[in-house]
Amino acid sequence: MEEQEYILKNQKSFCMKHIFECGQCFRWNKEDDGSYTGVIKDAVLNVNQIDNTIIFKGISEKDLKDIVIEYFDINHNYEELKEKLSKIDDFMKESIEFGEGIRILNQDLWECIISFIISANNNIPRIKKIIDAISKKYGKKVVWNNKEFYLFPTVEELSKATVEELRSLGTGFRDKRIYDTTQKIYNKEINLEEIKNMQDSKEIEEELLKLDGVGPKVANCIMLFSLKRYDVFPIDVWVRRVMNDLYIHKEKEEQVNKKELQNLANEKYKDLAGIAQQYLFYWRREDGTSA
DNA sequence: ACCCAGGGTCGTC
DNA sequence: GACGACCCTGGG
Repeated sequence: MEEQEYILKNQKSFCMKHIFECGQCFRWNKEDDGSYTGVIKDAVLNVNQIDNTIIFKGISEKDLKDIVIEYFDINHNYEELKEKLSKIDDFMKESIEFGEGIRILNQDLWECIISFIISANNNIPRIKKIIDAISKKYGKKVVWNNKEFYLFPTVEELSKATVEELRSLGTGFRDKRIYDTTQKIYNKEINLEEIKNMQDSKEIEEELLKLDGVGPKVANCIMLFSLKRYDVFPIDVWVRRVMNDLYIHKEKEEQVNKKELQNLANEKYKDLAGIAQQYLFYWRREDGTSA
């Protein structure tokens, strides 16, 4: 592991806060100097930003540049994408102005599956806490700048965990779900490499739904955040809330029909529904006044 | 002290 | 297809 640096200049659609705090990832932490440090696969990375210049420093076996370009989806033209979405309506335009620096990360499929199983009926601080605990207990330790970091465990590493051990890490009722899913992936009952090669989104979703703890919402998050399926539209409490307030106007958001919401999103946002969802989610969660 | 809600899913009716 | 239960933690 050697220390590397990579600098990106003239990066318009890139804001660390927007990217790391929009709820798509759980392993990035803000440092005192305003930069963020996180663990991605087997690399530890620190990201700092001065205007449109982004400085990446980290330790990794592989070329840091390759990791950054892939993970932050640097070759994806967000200027163009935002322009397209902004034209849909003024709400979309406003949410994009609010979260103009959001980028959808390209995360590891396996880590994403476990992370979003943990996310069920949970809140973001506790999700982060649980993932950290799992990494600390089962993942490899990496030391950088005299600080300890823990990689997210491999399938094999986590397959050694018992249900009781998982429960003791604060997972709650999700302990069995994590256990069963890990076993299914470990014994290749579900083959992640095959899933990565599948073309049809519907086929991928069907496969993911076979995993314990993976329902429609979690499956869609996994597809959006680790398989570049931008057409899916994960429906959670926040998105249901914001979509109801903007377009549907039922008295209570619980009354909003999921199918109806799904159809509305497909019609409005088409193949960019997932990215639209992320701007809306961040807008509504961060800015209490947007109701 | 008590209640509520959180990036939902599962088992049961 | 609807409905309640579910670990745990932080905030009102």
